[in-house]
Amino acid sequence: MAEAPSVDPKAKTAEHALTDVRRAKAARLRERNENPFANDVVPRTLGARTLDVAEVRACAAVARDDAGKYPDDKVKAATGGQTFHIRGRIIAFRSTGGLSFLRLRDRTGEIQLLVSEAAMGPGYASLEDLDLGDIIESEGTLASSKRGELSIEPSRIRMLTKALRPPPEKWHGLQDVETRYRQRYVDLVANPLVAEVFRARSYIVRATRKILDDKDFLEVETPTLTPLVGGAVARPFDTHHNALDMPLFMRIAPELYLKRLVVGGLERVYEIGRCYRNEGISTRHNPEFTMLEYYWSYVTYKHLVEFTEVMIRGIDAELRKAMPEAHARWSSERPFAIDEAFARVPMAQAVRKGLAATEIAAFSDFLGADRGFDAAACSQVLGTDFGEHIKGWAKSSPRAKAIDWGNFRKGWMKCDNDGERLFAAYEYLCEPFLTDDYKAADGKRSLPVFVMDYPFETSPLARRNDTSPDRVDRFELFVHGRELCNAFSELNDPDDQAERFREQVRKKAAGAEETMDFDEDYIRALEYGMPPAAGFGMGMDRLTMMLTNAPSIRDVILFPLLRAET
RNA sequence: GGGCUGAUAGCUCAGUCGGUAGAGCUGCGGACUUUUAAUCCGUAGGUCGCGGGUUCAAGUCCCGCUCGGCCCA
Repeated sequence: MAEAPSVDPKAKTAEHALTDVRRAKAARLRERNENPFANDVVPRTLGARTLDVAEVRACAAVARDDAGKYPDDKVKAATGGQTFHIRGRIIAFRSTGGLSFLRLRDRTGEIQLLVSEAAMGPGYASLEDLDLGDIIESEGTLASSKRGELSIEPSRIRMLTKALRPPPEKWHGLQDVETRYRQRYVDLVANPLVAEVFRARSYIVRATRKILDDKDFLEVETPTLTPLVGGAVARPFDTHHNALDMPLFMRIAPELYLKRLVVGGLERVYEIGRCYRNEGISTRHNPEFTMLEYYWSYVTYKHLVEFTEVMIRGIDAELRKAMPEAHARWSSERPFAIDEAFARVPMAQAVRKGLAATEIAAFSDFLGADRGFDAAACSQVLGTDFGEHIKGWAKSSPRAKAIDWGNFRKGWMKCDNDGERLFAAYEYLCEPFLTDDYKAADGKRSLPVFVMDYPFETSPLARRNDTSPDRVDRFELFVHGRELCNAFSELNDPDDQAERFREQVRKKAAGAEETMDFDEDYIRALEYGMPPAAGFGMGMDRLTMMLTNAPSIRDVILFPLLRAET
């Protein structure tokens, strides 16, 4: 037997002491002519079937009794002594002397190795060089432990990759949030529920593709490096191309390129891709995020309202199919309902409702009158500066008290027109209360709500409503108070679009940071004729958050942006 | 940018009124052929985030900074 690894604990930090022990074990393997970082893996060893853990379990499924145990005689009868070969990471290691229990994990599951001196012979001694976290391969027959746990009884174990660092604490896993984000590789190993969310994310994206592909959409890829800023209202990242000596922006949205493709006759296109916005970081915002946008010719936003419900339910159904157990857990905890028809409310009506809910007496005459409620009416009822009224208004009701009047007024005063004012009123009077105001049939869960018919001033790429030209045919979907989708019938009149761009440029000149550039080429494209179409955008990160109950966007982005490690 | 809050062993966490730095897991040595966070005995492991200050004495009190988290903008 080799000597114990010698480590001088005084010479190095405790961290080094831990890795040095493992390096010493790797060295002993090398002395035995074994490679602690083996590369000669083969899909099958002599006489053994190489299987994933889930496949091995499937082979023994008939031996499983009602209590989930595997009687040893039944396991042996089911597998006839055939040899299985598996690979995975050691995630638990218990030894009782001549018998050791290892737990191995691969991407499909976990299985116990029941390692006995009897079956392993002299090779049993080499268990000394195995540590938690090592990646090994093993072959042996299927058996059952005394407690009825399905196990592989190995005749051979071989190191494939020596782990020089130990895994985090076995019971609590890795808890430190900062380390979890910075060292996601450890997080994924130590916290299986984290890995589960990212598996869900993959299924969600896959389901989204499937639903659009089935509708004969074409998946395309458009530039993420762009000479102009467009497609959304946000601050971009600046960059530069050296060879062309050309300033560039990271795209904030793929919209204008996708619509060029609609001009080009592709008619139904979508892209699932990274977008970049140079803005704050929060539980709902990461500077880079993944957006789905699709454009559908010969339909209007009204069609997309219907399709959005179908799509979200369809994605959720695919997720349930792929991960039934996790899905049951997530869906039972959801504070919102997606199984019944979503609410629909025009923005102006939402504001009218929001004002009514404040129970502010000054609005009662106005709200009682049987008249429409458009952007101009909204301005009229609130006046130009309601600062002096705030104190009184806030006392009217609990709802009125909950309104952020100070910031509402600040935003209100900055508005240039009635449309922007309507939007501001919506933002402060309605949006924070959507979760309370729209409830599912059970009266508990919130109901997703489509807020429809936005003021045209806040939507520079959307088509005006034919009967109310101060509105655009647009909706946003809010699920439990969080914005998930944004969609509208596309503006395809090049002259109207050019005027909207000019307005954006005027705003930029006046100091606004979040504006679009005038995109001459896009206007030229529209001049060739874009069919009537409706377009849709959805944050895939937020969709994943919603379906997996993740409280922060960092829980659904593998490597969220953090400050440099010091 | 503002408010609140956190950083102590590789990991998870204690640390009282300011008075010698603690536990569990991991590691190492030993016992053990049916474990399930195995158990038992022994043992090692610390720039208490960084920098100042107060004090006879600071993980603890004060100030500044760094990196996080939550909320707000």
